[in-house]
Amino acid sequence: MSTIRDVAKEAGLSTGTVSKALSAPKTVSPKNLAKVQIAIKKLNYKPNMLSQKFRNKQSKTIVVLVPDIANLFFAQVISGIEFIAQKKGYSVLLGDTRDDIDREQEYIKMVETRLADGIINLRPYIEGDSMLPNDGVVAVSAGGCENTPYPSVRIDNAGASKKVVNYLLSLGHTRIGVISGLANNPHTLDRMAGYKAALELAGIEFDPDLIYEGDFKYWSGMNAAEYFYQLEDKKPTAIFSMNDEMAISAMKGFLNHGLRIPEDISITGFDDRQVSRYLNPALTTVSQPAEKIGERSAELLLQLIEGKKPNQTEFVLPYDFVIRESTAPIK
Amino acid sequence: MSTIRDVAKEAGLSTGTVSKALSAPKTVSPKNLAKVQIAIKKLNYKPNMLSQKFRNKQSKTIVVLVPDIANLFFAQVISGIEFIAQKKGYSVLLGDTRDDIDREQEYIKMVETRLADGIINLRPYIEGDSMLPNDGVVAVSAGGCENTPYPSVRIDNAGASKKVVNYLLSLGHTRIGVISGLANNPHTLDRMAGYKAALELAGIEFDPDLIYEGDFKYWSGMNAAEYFYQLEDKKPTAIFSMNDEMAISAMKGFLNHGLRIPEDISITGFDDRQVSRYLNPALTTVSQPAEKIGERSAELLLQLIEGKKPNQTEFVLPYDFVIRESTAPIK
DNA sequence: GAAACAAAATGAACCGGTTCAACATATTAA
DNA sequence: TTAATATGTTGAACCGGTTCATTTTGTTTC
Repeated sequence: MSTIRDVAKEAGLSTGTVSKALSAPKTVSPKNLAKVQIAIKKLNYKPNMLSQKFRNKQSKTIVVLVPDIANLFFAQVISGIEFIAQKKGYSVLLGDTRDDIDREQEYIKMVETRLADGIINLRPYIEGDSMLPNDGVVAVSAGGCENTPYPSVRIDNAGASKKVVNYLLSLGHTRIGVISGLANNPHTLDRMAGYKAALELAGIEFDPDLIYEGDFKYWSGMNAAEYFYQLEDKKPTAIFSMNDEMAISAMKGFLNHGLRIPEDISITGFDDRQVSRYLNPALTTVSQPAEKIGERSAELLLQLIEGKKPNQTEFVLPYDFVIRESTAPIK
Repeated sequence: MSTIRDVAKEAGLSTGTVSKALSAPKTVSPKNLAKVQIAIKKLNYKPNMLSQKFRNKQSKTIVVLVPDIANLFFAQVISGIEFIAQKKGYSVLLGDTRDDIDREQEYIKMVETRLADGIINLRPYIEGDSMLPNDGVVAVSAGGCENTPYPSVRIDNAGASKKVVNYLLSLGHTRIGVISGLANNPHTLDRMAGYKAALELAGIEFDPDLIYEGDFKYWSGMNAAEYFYQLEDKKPTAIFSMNDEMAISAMKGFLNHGLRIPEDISITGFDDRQVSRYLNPALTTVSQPAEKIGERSAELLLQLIEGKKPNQTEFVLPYDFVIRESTAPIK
């Protein structure tokens, strides 16, 4: 494998000239530029970027910490991140932590050891259980929650939830079940706050029996449906699910018991997966601008890395509440 | 930021000793090992991995080329890749090409310029339209098709398709519509071959009117449903869709026209998305071991990178044909 | 043609690790 | 006790780019 010195020798020039021919061609005479190009072609020279990065002391790489890449919401956010990063000449290193704190630690160490210039964290901030923020590692939180103690890009989860529940209330529902995420999950907390706020505004008392704790995965929606079904006459007439996956499988669960949606029970989701509009019935849900969240957080991180002071370090992007077929007025 | 020389000075030792203390602690006397550890802690020393990689001439990084990371199948494959890579001390660089050949080129260049040691390509091989294989770039194809001219891990697409169509035939369907991917897509070709093979075996003539060309995305399933619906009495009684997304939206399309599934028309998918079992009706489909494909291809690539000769360079993994509710005997 | 200035080219030093031949010290064998 | 051997330590050289003070070459002016 040839080096810049080989090229210099072949072209009859110094390494400095060759280096400049590559990085700033205007500063080299046309005659020598041509010589360099010929030598490069002849030797099939490819600069060693590892050496370059080492010398320049910057990896031009960011790492994306994600709890589970096979979750479509995360995948879409990452798609947005990658788009911006590539455009700005950065690579993105994937850090699928699988909810393992040690793996998370590993990836954060990459920034400390110069393998990456910064980090975007898709795991929402949990006080006392987070490696970030961390002195000396630039980081931004994407798709997280309120009160994240470092730069972040997200939507107003509580506000969106309140809007959904208000809508269900406006349809006449008063017993509104909730399929939540794990109780200590920040998204659960924010969205639950919205639910409670809406109830309170309507003067309806909070009933803990109407809360089913899931984990944002499909199977827990099925379980939730079982739980609500056996409540019989105390059954809710509408369900507010904290993501689409659980809403989808809950619909299946109710359907299996012969309940019709939305005639017998209304259901709403959260996130607006691509599939949600093609369901039978199509799902009423909150549409998060996942790709936008990714793009904006990448832009923010790159600014931070390059030492520019952004005029804003907390972005709350607009969401969309889309009403489809899974909700109807109470009978 | 402190360097290994600072640590050496602080500990009163040579750089060589400090280096060994980190990479091979057993070869350093306990006394000096302790000195090194104290010095490291005192200076808060973190080795510069960029320097390390440069010196060792290996990036310990692989790049994953993916046409669209927001496609769940790809995301799952990547999840498997990441799992193995992390375990073996490799990082994975995400290369979302968005079907752009220039971006693809960019990423392949990373291997040539030492930024990565190898590449896993999730885009199926197309003759005359592929940057891989490429001399000096170790690569493996994951989830691709037959006749890939470099190491690959995949399922038997044609065989699986044949099995699906055979099943539909066994239910009495003889007019079986197809929702394909783009005509020149390798997956389309392989799966179409299976479809034709099954028809031929059953002595049924191939009817081009029963083929609708989609692009593997949701919206084209809707369009396919429209197309098949207006065929009226020449309508197929069963649909073989080349992926789940198009099958799902086609179901919605038929439902919108008042057709019942599977009573009026049977539908099958391909890939088995997580959501498919929770649909109404649940989708009959081929389950690809996406995560396994990722794991196996990562293992294969790492062997190749490390110069071991694998005893096999083409892996055809088993798939699963799962019969659910969207298929029924012909009326 | 010489002086003054600008533009281009040179090459040694540098980045921060790792490596290895040479050397120092500790252990075992005779 | 000495020689032979094993174990541990040293520090200069190296990887392949980039940088910049210095030198060389080219251009302009009088």
